[in-house]
Amino acid sequence: MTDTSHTGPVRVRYAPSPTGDPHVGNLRTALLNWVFARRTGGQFIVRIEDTDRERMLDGSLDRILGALEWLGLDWDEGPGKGGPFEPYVQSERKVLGKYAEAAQQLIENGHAYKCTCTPERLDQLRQRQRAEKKSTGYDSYCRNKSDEEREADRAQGLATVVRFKVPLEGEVVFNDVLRGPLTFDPSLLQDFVILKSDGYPTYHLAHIVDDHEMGITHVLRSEEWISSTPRHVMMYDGFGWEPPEFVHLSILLGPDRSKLSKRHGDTALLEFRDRGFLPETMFNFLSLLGWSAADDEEVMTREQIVAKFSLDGLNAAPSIFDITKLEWMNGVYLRQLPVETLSEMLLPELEAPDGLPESISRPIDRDYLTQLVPLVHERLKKIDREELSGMLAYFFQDSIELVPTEVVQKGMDEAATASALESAATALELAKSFEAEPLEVQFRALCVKLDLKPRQLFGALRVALTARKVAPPLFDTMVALGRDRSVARVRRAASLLLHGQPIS
RNA sequence: GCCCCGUUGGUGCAGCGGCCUAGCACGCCAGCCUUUCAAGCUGGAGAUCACGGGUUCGAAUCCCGUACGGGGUACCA
Repeated sequence: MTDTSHTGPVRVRYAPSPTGDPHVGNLRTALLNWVFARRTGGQFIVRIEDTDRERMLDGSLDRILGALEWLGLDWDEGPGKGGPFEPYVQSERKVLGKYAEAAQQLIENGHAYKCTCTPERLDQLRQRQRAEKKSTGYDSYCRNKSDEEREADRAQGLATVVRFKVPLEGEVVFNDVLRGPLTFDPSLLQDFVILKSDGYPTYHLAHIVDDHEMGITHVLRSEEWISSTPRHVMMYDGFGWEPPEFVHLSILLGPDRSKLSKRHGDTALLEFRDRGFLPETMFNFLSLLGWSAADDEEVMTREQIVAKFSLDGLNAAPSIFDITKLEWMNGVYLRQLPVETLSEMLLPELEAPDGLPESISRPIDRDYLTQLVPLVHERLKKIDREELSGMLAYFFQDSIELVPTEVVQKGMDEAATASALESAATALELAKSFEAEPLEVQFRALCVKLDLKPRQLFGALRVALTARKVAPPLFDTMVALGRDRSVARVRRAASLLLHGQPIS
């Protein structure tokens, strides 16, 4: 059994590339690293791996850091924070010569060599290998060049990369904390590039140099890295460094069981924020993908997750990102929010141009909103402007548009409904105490008097008051609407049924 | 093609050789509550633990093979 019971302080890192929007799979990796660091009292480091200059995307870095902050994953060292191993951005570390020096060191101790093969040649090589159904990969053409040949290359000023010299025989073994010992045959690997012709290191070189220098103890990264880990292990050997512990996390899959990607719709973490999911939800939910607490609890605070975290709880099988459960969990967190907090959150959403209808003037009344929030609180799954607007607009509007047929309830006709509504309007006008409970008592009595079922009277009233078949509890709605508007709406509905149009 | 990882109800997980007539959560269905919808409560359906061989007194749990899924195979990370 693999030892997974690390409790001493660890140094772990999240090392994103600023090549796009940070997506949920990515952040889940970050989150697990963070939790592990917090659990052990260690450090969580953020390092930016911007060595692929071609794929860099403007704004990506900001969004990555923004996503970390939104989730509450604070870093102990990294961009904007500094630390003993500054800088934490690889392009800046490159300027310092760190990677070129490391590559040079490997050349000097015989573990790497310069290669001048052109991309065209490599392309042709690959095509030929494919045509012959052989496995593709570099043929080590430059590996055994003589000193004279190398000198000639240099004199010509050919574009040069540095390749790692993969041992021709033996085997590479490393221990994966989750999966146990993994064995690879190096002869199947090719002499891979560690320093590109533009002077930037590849991921392989850069992350090893940095992980080593920064004292990283555990590498928690996604499963897709398993196949390149033997390269990394060989490099640690080449440098004579001790490799860290490897923990290859399962990847996230879409509902179609392929690797979760943009094709599956919204996968960018910040889109979940924009769609009304709470950071608490995302944190909790993401932590549960591929990990579980020993006690089977699922709804947990950040602190509880940290307290319960153990590498033992990690699952090596890939998990599918299930939005239905996410929505359920968001509802749980939404319901836990104090009314005032939720109200503050809802305010800007409702005031947004695509929130409440334009006809409703802004700003909306804060206190009134706070009064309304309890009516919709437990019905929310996420903070969705359209949904919210539908649930709340009629509280802010002077008049609502009724569909007469919706007012008429089962077992009633238009005339009966209109007359019942008239009685109700009068009752509302005369009600001594305009509060939910007394109103309910009074209206139940009215049902008896009119020989109607509560379902019938209340249903008609609900539509009359809100223009919706589904709405919050009726008498709370009346109270929130106030006596005048309630009476007016009920009267108007009655009139509409009777005359086909309201008499104003 | 080759290499590697994985496989427990629709989904997320538990299970670490006997406590498993496989447990929990989401979802689904039904009932209760009830003025609608939610929420809540109660109950239910749903898994021959991918399949086939072994090992063992005993296997979802260990080993091998097959199938399926996924990942990798770049001067991308």
